[in-house]
Amino acid sequence: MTTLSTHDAEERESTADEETTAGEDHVCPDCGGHLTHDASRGETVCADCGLVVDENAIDRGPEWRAFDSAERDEKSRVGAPTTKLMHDEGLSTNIGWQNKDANGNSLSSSQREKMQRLRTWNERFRTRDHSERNLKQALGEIDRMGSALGVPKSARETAGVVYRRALDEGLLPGRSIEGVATASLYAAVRQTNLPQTIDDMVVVSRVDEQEFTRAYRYINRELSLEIGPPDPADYLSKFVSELDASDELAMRAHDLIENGKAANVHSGKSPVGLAAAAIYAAGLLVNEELTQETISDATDVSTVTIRDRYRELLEAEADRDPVEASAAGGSNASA
DNA sequence: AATGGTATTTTGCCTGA
DNA sequence: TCAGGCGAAATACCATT
Repeated sequence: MTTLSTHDAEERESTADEETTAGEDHVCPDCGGHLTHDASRGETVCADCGLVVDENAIDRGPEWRAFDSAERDEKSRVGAPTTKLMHDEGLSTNIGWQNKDANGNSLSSSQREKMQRLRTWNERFRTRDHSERNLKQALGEIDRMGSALGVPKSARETAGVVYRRALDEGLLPGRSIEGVATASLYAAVRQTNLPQTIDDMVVVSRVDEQEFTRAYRYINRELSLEIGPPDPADYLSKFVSELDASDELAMRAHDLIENGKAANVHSGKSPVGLAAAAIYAAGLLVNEELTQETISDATDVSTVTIRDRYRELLEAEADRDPVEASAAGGSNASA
């Protein structure tokens, strides 16, 4: 056990070293370019494409202490953001309690012995409360992903609450911890109207989009979170800053979206696409030359979709508000 | 060079066996 | 749980300004 603790110390040192030199194997998730760390701004940005990967680099620490009280568990360093130690899915593995293999056949005596040893360890984990460990790993993941995406701490805590509810309601069995953790974070992001998209989540999550969206829909329904589809306006500020557009354009785009929503042009359509189209349309209105392709690159929406949506937006605008006033009073008679 | 339009393929969601 | 229908979006390609 002494060897273990020295190992621990070494790990700690190397981790601290990496933090000061800003970066392990960091590669830009967008373009694959090299990442540089700006300590004064606390940002990790891609030198090639300018993508901000991590805006608050200092808060790599575990946040899950707010959720459980067992101090001894802190020493176990479970769920800490030093994720390379946990890249295997070992922690989500469970040992069955029957002496059967996956096909239901009985095990040989030597295998039974092996399983007994494993159960001994499993028992130790269990006495430390299985679900606490589950929770801790999930919260560590939520925090890791959240900080990589620049999600504020308050929203990350909301995500933790969502996850804990899912755990309490027994929604976990049959689902991966990672998937539900990602789903919880996304639910919190949606609930607080933050601009992170599903695509953003997939970049930092270890589960694929299908698994995570499935888990998201499931917990959304089962927990009655009643989170509707994203509001296109949520994405505006993010895209506007990415495109270096003016505040005036942002306001026009917002107006267009509000008008569009009133005219119901957004039902069943991609909110991201609508936001992209609103920016393009607003660019025309305020004479800022933003090409469809530029916006397409920044928003991951095709130019075709931008065309279709912005046309609908302008039609709705013409129908409803022929006067070019930015009147907020949107009382209207539909059709 | 950018936009507008169209045909085709891909993709995800829903529904019904 | 799965296949298939369906609409939206992407992709490819061409026309227009």
